[in-house]
Amino acid sequence: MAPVSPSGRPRETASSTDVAPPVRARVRLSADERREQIMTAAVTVIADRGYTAASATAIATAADVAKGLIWRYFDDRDDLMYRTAIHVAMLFRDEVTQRLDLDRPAPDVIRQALRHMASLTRTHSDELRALDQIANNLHTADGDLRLSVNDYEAGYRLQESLFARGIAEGSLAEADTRVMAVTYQGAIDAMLGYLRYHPEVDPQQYAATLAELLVRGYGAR
Amino acid sequence: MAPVSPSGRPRETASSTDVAPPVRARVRLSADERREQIMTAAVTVIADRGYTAASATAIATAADVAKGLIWRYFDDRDDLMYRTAIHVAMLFRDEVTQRLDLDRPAPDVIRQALRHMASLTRTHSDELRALDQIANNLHTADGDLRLSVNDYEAGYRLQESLFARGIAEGSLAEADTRVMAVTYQGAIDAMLGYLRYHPEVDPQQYAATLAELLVRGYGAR
Amino acid sequence: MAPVSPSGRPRETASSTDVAPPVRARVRLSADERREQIMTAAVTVIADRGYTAASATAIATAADVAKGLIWRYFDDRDDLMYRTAIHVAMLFRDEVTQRLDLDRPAPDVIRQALRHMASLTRTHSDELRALDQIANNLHTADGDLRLSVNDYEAGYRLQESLFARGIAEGSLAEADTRVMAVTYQGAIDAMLGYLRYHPEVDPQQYAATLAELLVRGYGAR
Amino acid sequence: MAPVSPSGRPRETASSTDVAPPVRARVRLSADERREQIMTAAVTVIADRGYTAASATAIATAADVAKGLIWRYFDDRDDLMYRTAIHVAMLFRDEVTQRLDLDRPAPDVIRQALRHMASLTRTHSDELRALDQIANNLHTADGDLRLSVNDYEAGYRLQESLFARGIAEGSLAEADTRVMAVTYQGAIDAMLGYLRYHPEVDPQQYAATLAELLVRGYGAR
DNA sequence: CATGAATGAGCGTTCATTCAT
DNA sequence: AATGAATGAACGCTCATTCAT
Repeated sequence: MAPVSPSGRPRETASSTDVAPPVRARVRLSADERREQIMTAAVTVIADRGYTAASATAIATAADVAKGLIWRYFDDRDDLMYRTAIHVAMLFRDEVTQRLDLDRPAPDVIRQALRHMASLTRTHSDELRALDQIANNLHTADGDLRLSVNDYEAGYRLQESLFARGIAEGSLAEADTRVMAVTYQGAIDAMLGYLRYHPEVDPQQYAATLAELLVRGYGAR
Repeated sequence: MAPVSPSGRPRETASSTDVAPPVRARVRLSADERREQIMTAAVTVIADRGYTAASATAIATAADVAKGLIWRYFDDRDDLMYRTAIHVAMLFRDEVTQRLDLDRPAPDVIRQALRHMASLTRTHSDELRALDQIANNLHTADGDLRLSVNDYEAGYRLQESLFARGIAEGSLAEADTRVMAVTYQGAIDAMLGYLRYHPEVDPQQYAATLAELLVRGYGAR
Repeated sequence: MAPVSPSGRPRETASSTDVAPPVRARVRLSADERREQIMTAAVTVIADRGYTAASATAIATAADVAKGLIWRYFDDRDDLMYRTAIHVAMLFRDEVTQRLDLDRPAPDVIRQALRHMASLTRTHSDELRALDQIANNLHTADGDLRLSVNDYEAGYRLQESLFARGIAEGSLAEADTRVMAVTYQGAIDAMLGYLRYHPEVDPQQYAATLAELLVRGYGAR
Repeated sequence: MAPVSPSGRPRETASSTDVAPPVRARVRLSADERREQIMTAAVTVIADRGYTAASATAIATAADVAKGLIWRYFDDRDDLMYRTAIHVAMLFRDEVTQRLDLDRPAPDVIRQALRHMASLTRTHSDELRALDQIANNLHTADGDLRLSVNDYEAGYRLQESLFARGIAEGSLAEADTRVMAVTYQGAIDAMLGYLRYHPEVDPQQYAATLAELLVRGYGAR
């Protein structure tokens, strides 16, 4: 746990010396468009300044939207965070799934998937960080994390079944697919964190090295 | 990132005897005992309800101590969090280090270490979660995480050098020790999270399975 | 120093209708009106209970406004105090300056000015005391008084130059204008304090007596 | 009012990085000695850091005395402040009275008194500032200043009667002795504040100039 | 529907005061 | 009598949420 995680980023640190609220357009958007607009701003703010600092005010400002509008489209701050996480998780699932050739042998699919995940650190780093932040900070009233396995594991669940197929087709050694899947996830998380923290490292190379480590560990033949 | 993390536990969901605790015992403890008491309460509250919800009020209440006492023993909330993390990290290092027979071949040491880490989920689950939370949430003024690699990776750094030795002695295959170490850490994090979330799973069995997966992936002979 | 200063006034010694103000009107005002409202409340509270006791809570309560509103219109408590002082000082400058006929001989101007200052104790006693309190209590971070000579002496500085003119035109005797000015200021402060503390005394009569004392001391011919 | 008062002073700004409470002697003193010790420390702390910053903790530390001891010898912080002010005021009365030759004509006594007061700014500046601070900040529960005229005007009351004598003996012109006394006090306060703020000015010279200004104003012959 | 001023609960922190030693 | 650890009320301030416009 507490795995050597990444840190903040400068970007527009914005000295927050608000000069003037220079009139706003008062555009009318559809509910979905508004929600998307706000969630996108949320991702940016969370990625930039972290979960705690992502106040409703900051998000509304980033979205260039009146503060009160948030409560028209989301029940409360937690709801906004939850929906944003789901939104990002689904986006990732689509992103990765669509680029995968699931007809290849399991080890090859694993290699492909890791490559795609690694490239996400360069194309969707905000989304990755935001998702990480929300998952680690959004709690239910009784203290449990709200985004547990059940919620977005589904997004990557296909890999789990992948291991079963690999074993069945003989391309992977017999083993507890649960442990395989959890370790797979953990290796990816560690990679993402490491790559974020080390921009000088080549993601593709890391992914390739990790892929060989894993498929060998999975007993690929 | 956002590694499908575990969630909290019920424990004492705050019974609703909230009428009035009008007096308190006024016990006098040594500075070290008080600090320990407060840090222990901090661990509990953080583990139960997360970093953000672990307000000074909540921690003082959990410690059954006047709120103001916290500032007699800690500079501020951040100091309390930092010291608590260090406290737990040192405890872990002692715990794990002392039980390791570093003279055995690298693969055996890995197997031992994983077994010990796994058992921590049953003996020190609060400490694990608290350390994770603090490491992921305690920032310096300029936005960086305060507990970075440097601070507590040291506790597990011996494993990193372990890979180098394993390669040198021929018990592990040649590979990027950085990737090996990051993946090792990620696999452990994932295991800890999973075990915390699945109390029905046998930690020793999980650890054994994971150990074989990893040492095979590391090219053990 | 510590000049036998006046004391407070009864006014509304807080009636004990302190059960519950469960709702509030929620009026919307312009920024300037709100600031004015809050500063006015600040003046009242400071005059009544002193600088230290003029907590944000007390001021908000006196203004019949939510506590948090203060920080929408002022950076912090110090900013509120500073702006309130400036506000009052400018009000006084306008008040006094506009009524002065500066073309008259210096002794006559002094007589006029003292009369006007004396009448302020009856028309603006709260403002006088509040300004006094703020000037004596508002410090910068390094411990200096924030409202020093420079800030509001300017309001009365015209009197200083007045002495020089008086000497030049021969209506006042040659003397150290610094001592004259400091004494003038001190005499006024003492008068204001005395009149505040002695409502039965006629301000105009006191002012007339003092004026003769001073102009004679200044060597008026 | 708000008489452009002096500001703080550096002296031992003390970074307050408390290293260690290196044991204390646990000496037993008489009640009066203890009270004196604490009040002396109070004067120093108030003069150095101002009334508000003169916390009980700071005073106890400066007195090298346990915090709790304060409440054995004073009812509460206000009582300590009040007694300290009285203590200083009486000290001043003795100081000034004893050096005065009251048999001289009134104008001469005034000249002498001013000279003595002015020299106090160099010999007792801490006491002057502390007295000023307490007088301006110590309030009763209902908001009035606790140290009003009655409390320490007595210390200087002899000057008041002095004016009457001067008028009787023909050395001063007939006038309202009340106004004369108040102005006298105000002129002294202003002088003290000015001298404190301007260490480069020669107190004796200032006092001499002021004395001539005043005795002329009082109609001295 | 959109805006942002207003609200109030809660937080971190300080400090006068109490009291076990 | 003296000490200083422990208490708890109050403070300045932030921010999610409401609601008049």
